[in-house]
Amino acid sequence: MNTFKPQDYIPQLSIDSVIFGYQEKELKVLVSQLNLQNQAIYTLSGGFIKQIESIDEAAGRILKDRTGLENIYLEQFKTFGLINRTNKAVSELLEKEDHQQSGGNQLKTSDIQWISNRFISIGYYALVDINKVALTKDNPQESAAWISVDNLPEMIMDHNEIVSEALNALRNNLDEKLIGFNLLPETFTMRELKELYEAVYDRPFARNNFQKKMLSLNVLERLEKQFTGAANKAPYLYKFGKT
Amino acid sequence: MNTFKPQDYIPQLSIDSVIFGYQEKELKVLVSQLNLQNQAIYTLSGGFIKQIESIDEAAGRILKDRTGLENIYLEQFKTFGLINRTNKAVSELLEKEDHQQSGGNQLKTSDIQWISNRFISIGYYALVDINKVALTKDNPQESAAWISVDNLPEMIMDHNEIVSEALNALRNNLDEKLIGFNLLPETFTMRELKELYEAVYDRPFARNNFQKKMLSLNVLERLEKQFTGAANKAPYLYKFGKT
DNA sequence: ACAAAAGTGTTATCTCTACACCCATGT
DNA sequence: ACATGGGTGTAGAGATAACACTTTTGT
Repeated sequence: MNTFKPQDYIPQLSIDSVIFGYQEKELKVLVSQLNLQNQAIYTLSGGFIKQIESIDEAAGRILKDRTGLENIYLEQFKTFGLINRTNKAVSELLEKEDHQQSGGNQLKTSDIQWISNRFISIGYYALVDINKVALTKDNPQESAAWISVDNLPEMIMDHNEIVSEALNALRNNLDEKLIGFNLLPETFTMRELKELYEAVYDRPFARNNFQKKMLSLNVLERLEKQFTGAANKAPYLYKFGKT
Repeated sequence: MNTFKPQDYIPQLSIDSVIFGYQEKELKVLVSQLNLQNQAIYTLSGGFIKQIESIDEAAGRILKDRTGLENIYLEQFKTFGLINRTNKAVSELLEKEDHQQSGGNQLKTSDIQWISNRFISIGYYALVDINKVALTKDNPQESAAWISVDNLPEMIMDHNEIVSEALNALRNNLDEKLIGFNLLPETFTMRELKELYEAVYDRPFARNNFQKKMLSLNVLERLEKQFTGAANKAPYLYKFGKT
């Protein structure tokens, strides 16, 4: 039996999610690497929509598949539908690869055909705490890695453009809705929050004014101080969600 | 031959456009009315996506079909994909109607089936100069009318929600991008522009401050005065696009 | 002369930015 | 004592909002 058929999945429609994480003062994206015919193919986290789920549910399911996480901040930002949006290049490599392999690892011809269709793709972006993601590697040909948003490899189709549109949407939403905290651990210092903003907007913020602005939002709860052992005043820890 | 088949159109995917116009100090939406079995069915302007066109092209084509206009401001704002997004209620009425009719007017069974599927719909909104639209009525069962955005009838499926999301998107874009002028004739007075903004945001604007803000944008060309014959100072006419 | 609506100016308020200063901490 | 980074205060610039006044037009 083939995996993808119109009874189960909506044809020609996919979801591509830009999964953002924050680490070492850099905004990162979860990028999948597929090794086919000695070529490295880079893609975003994508999937298809089941007939018995909404598109938001599909995006959540795909996110859980890749990261193990549930109840994550996820937002639809744009749908991509250029006329020549096909995976032909990849599906041809898959086909070659299949011929060389044997046994249960083979993909079904119908699945390869499914993939080679023109696809319209709904773009979502997710904000995750990078420390909570355990990257699993259940397929030797496939792996995933966190890559800095300004150092991304060339990805398939329009995936690079999808990232840049996602980043646009993120920048527009970060200060309106209060979503930046999804990229940080439970507790964080004001400096960490500021550095996150600097990574997202790719520009510096004044230390004191940033603090004033954030505190004026009335959504941060100030906790105890964090003694790091460094030779300076200990910063307060903060937590999202004022009591 | 049936009209809609997967070779020609992408299945289970549609476009619904909220066509905005401005008239008599009110923001209006073009609503189609379909009379079936003595019931009035209200819908937005929708259609399907051909295999050989992009989604933006499809939205433009649908808009031209309904209004006769080309090169119109059109923006994708959200994709709607709830699990139970079907037209079953309408397709059943269509079926009944079909049985009673005869001759070339009949719809094909396969087309009715096509419509009764679950659909995911890409939402666009368009801004048009209402005076340039000539509403054609080529089908006696179908007509279209401009209806005030806060007086809309109950429409099929989630079309009312689509309008409210479109209005949200419009409000977010009106002052950032300079798109309000698409709703007005070539030339207009400052008062008319202000009343347009008041209709969109549903709140009053201070006359003098509004004028200052608009002029500071440096996108309005001031033309000759407009003598209306009224017993007051004649207002300047303006035109979008500073020389 | 008057009413109605247009055009413009002035001041107060709020917000954002830059500069400055002091404080806690470990060496 | 000192360097380092954290917390906060204040003054200036710029944007926004509120109030006020003058001008044009037809009756």
